[in-house]
Amino acid sequence: MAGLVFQHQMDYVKKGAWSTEEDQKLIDYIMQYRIWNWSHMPKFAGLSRTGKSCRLRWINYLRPDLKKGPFSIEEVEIVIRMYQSLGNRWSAIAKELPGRTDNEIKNFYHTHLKKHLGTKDEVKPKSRKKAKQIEMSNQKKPLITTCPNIEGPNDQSLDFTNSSSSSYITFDENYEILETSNQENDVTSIVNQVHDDNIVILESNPESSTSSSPSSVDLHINDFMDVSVHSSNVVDFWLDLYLAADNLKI
DNA sequence: AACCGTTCCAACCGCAAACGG
DNA sequence: CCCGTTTGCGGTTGGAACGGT
Repeated sequence: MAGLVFQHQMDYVKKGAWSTEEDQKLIDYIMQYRIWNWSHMPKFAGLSRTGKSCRLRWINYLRPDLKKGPFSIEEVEIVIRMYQSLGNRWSAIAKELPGRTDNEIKNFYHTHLKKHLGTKDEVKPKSRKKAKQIEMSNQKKPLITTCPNIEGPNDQSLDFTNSSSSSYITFDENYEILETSNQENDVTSIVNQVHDDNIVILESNPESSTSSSPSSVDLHINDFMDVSVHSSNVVDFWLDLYLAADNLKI
């Protein structure tokens, strides 16, 4: 009896993917009787599901006001902007995006943005065991990423455009500066040295930066990919980076 | 065609907050 | 205030789909 879990002695709950029949039962029931109690409603609707499963299915997939399809540029911008200010408060971010669910935004972040945005996750320890796990995970190597003109919590500000040579900078997860360099570095060797897919190396390129576009920077992704990014603030920068990366499928 | 690794997302789980008697 | 129940949240995972060899 795969996928069935006995809840009490007599009844069982189905788990796993929802069938179209189950979807229709849930839709029909809610359309007729509205949502009154998630935990009691499944048996009245003829569903062998937990209330929790029904709620999730409705909120994340069946609700008629859900927006389907890929995120628009405006939506991506909001996600990035909100994530910069709120961190992993997905439900709060979802409130700014009508028709999108917290789960959808969370998935979108993990699949499309995480490697570029780094992490701002605020993990709240729920137990001593959990706190210990967090402590251990924090001992891992720091996030390394770079961004032009970024202002971190300590008002550290970077300006790549005034540099006369290739530059890079590494941050930890709190945007504390770990290391800077203005030398002509072999960027590839830095990437290989750290073995971290999340690395983004930014290099200023004075030749390509004109006076009318002072915040233009060239993004060196690897030996085969270079992208120009023209952004004056961090949100626009990450948005441009997301779009560039998406185009290049990195 | 078969296999294998990767990506993506629907759905799960545990926990905490909110609710109500 | 207490305590049991319900709802909501965020992290995690199973597996389908896809791409490469």
